[in-house]
This record gives sequence, C-alpha cells and structure tokens, in this order.
Amino acid sequence: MKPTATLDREPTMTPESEVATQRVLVVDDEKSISELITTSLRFVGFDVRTAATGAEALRVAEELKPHALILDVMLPDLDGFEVCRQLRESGQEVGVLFLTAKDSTDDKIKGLTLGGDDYVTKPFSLEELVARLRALLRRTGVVLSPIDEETIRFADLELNEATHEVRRAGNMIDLSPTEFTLLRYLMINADRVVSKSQILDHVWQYDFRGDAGIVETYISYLRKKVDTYSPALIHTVRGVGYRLRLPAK
Amino acid sequence: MKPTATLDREPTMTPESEVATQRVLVVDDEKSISELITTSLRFVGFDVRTAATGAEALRVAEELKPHALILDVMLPDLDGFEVCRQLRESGQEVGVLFLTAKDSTDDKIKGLTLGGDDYVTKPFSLEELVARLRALLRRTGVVLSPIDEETIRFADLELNEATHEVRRAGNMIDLSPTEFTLLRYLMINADRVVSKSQILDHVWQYDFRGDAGIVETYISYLRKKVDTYSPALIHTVRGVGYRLRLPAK
DNA sequence: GCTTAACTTTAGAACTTCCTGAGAAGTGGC
DNA sequence: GCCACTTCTCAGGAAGTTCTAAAGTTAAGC
Repeated sequence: MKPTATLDREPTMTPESEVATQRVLVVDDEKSISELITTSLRFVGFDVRTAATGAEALRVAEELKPHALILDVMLPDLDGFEVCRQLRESGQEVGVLFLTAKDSTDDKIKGLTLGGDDYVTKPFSLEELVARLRALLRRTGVVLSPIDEETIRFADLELNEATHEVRRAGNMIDLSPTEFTLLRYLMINADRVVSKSQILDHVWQYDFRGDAGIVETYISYLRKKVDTYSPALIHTVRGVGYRLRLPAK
Repeated sequence: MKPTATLDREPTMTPESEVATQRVLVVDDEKSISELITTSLRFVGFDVRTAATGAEALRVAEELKPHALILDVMLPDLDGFEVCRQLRESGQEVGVLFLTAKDSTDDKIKGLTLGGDDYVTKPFSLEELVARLRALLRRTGVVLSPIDEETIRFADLELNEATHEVRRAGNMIDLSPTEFTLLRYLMINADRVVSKSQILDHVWQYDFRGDAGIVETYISYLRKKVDTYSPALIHTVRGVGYRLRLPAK
C-alpha cells in the first residue's frame, strides 16, 4: 500500500480517554497483506498487533487479549479454525474475521455469520474489511444495534449499512456497489481531504491494477446522483484530492 | 463478489436484562459440528456449553441445568438415548433435540416428537436447527423464549412456524420446505440486505457444495408465489444481495 | 493572457450479475 | 413401481456495472 499523508478516521472521534482503544490481532503469513491491513487499521484508530503463524497468534493473543482477530484461514502451521478453537477453549471472548481465498469452499466457514464472526474473501477492499470489522465488534459487544445505528450521516446525507439505502434530504438515491463504497469512504472521512490514491487503496480491491483516473470517473458519477441537490457536498481540492464538506461559513 | 457486512439477528431483540438467558448443552463428538452449532447459538442469544461424550454430557448437565440439550445420537460411549434416559431419571426437566444421520432408520427416534422432544437429521441448515430449538423451548415451556410468537409478520405477509402456513393478504400460499426456510430467513432479516452467501450458509445444509446460483432460482420461485400480489416485497440489491422491504417512502 | 497540468464528463466496449425456463436427478407417498 | 413434487444445474438473454480512452473544461503558474 502506498503510504498516505492523511489519516482517515471517524468523523466524530471520541477522545481516547472516553473510549478504550480496541485491540485487533492480525494473523497472516503473507507480509504484504498483514502490513496492508495493519497500516489501515492503525490509521482508523485500532491498536494492532500481528502474528505470522498460528502458534504465534495464540501466544500473542494470550498476552494482548484482543477484542477481535483478523485471521487467515491458510496458515503455515495450525489452520485458522484451529487457532480460533484453541482461543475459545482457553476462555477468550473474541470476534473473528476470517480471511479466505475467493474460491475456497470450506464447510467450516458456514454459519459463522450467524455466530457473530464473519469472513471476507481475498482480494478485498480495505473499506469493506474495516466496515466488516466494525460490524463484528458492534455485534460481539453483545448489544445489537438497531438498524438506525447503522446509519452514517453527514449534513442531509444518510447512508445505511444494513439496508444499503442512501438518502439525500430524505430522497432515496440509487447507487451501484462501487459508488456506495466510495461514498461511505468519503462520509467516514467527512471534512478531511482524501487523496485519489487513498481512495483507490481503500475502495478498490487491493489487487486493482488500473490507474487513479477511475476515481475521477466515479466521483463524477457520485456527483450526478448526490450533488444534484444543493448545496454540493463533494469538493475537489485541486492537486490534493477530494473532500466532503458543507459550504464555508 | 463483494460480500456485505450485514448482521443477522432478531428483528425485535429483547434486551438481555428482561429475558433470562437460556442454557443449551450441545453434545457431539465431531468438533466441527459442535463448533458450528455453538457459535450460531451463542450469537442468537443462548448460553451454550459443549460436551464430546455421553459421560461428559451428564456431568456438565448436572452442573449447568440446561433448558435444552442438542444431542448427537451417535456418541463414542453412551448413545444419545441413554444419556437422555439417565438425565430424566435424575429428575432433570430438559427438552432434547436429537441429531441423527439422515439414513438412520432408528425407530426410537419416532415418537419423540410426542414428548416435546424433536430430532434433526444431519446435515441440517442452521436456520432449521435454530427454529426447531426455539419451537422446542416454546413447547416445553421451561422459560419463555424471547420470541414467543409463532408467527412472523412483515407487511401483509405471515409465516407461522408451528403450522408451516404462509399467508399473503390472508391468502394461503403453498411453499416447499426450502422456499419456506428461505422466506423465514428473509423475514427474520426484514429490511436488511442479506447476501447470497449468507443465505446459502443459513438456509442450505452445511455441506452443500453447489454455487450461489441456486439462491437466484429459489428467489425466483418465491417471487412467483409471494410477489404475485402487490406490492412486491422481495427486492434485489444488485451486487449485494436481497432485501425484504415495503415500497420506498 | 497563455500554457499546461489537473480535473470532469461522456461514450461505449467488456464484463458481471441476475432472472427465468427447461430438464435431469432425487425422494417420498401410495 | 409409478407419480408428483422437489431440488439442483445449466444456459440464454436482459440489465446493470466497471473501466478505458478521448474530448471538453477549469484553474494555477508564469
């Protein structure tokens, strides 16, 4: 991943003192993947540790007591499920987000979504991964959030993760999957400038090999759908990137 | 395909504090099965313990006093029936859901439904297992289940778990077992988008190895039966999944 | 004010996803 | 053992989405 200059994080970030940072353990033997995830999660405010093998994961988890694990199913020693099993056996309450190859037909994956755990197939987009991790932490926090709490708001814009509905001033807006993910990314980073390469890194799958021009195209699509209402919310910061914001006071 | 971060949960979940958590003991010597069940049940709000042998089951049951048992008939030591017998002998009031291989022609299974107990054949779908367990707890009346209604409603659609009847605007609709389970899954997740893989994981048996195309076929069947009435309730969210919803406001 | 780089928009080709119908294979009741 | 029902696969076509490329527009620097 291209290192980025700007942080992405919650628009209404609660001070550290009020909300304890959530600890996440990332377990993957491919360094490039685990680094990609680590950097992203650190930016969005998680406390991240990594492990490259199942055994290491168990050792680190013991000490770290993470709130969630991001766990590759294919590890050099124990497989992901075994790691998960041993962890639960030792009494650790931890949500697990499994990473798995797209064509993997492993039975064991099934049912996990019911169980509060979840899985993401490789290659994923960071935006998707973070959204899923958040949902998982919300869920494993025992208290289940009603649909309303799954809505991100900015000005008169609302984006609901559960229903996939997007509204501007109460009017439904129909978005394609990529448009939806892009808008969510902008909304989560409301008021901050995000660069085209940041957007590419987060919204597109990590193995996308095209150029950043696609971002311009999608911003254009989004403006046609979202900014036909006034005031316009999507602003270009020439030479830097894009920014969601209300008109200057 | 980009899987979505959708939660599955009860549409009207009652807070933990109001309803005592129900304790379930899962007894199976196949780790993958008992894990699958455990994770699923934990999430839908049960307090779950496991045992791998009949002897262990008796020991744990003594201490846990579970409201229900999910009990594999084939155990390495005592068989499931024997475990059940000894438990009842010791005076424990407990509903039992037997797990049995599909081709098992064991007579003992028959007649169990009379006593409030029930059985499910392997491989099962999680949706089915959870529904049966709830029904069992409802019947044995040990504790009121968080959802004590036997009818799930959405708009003018009604689905009755006990009678397996489905009505739209009062008119009976005849559904096959898979159609029924799929519709129930959609109704439980009313208003939320559920992805095809989520549907596959929950509605189909855990060892199903086909592709997600089958979900499209069944959605099509269901629409023909349920959405011949207007308004249509089953909506496609392209690239994401399906959603049960009333026409947009 | 001209030049140039940065951005926007559009068109359309390539691709993906979804719907449906037809039929093969399996299952259970009588 | 036949019939009805159900499950599942597959294939064609329609519709929607993604991405590239090229032409049009804007703004910043000199």
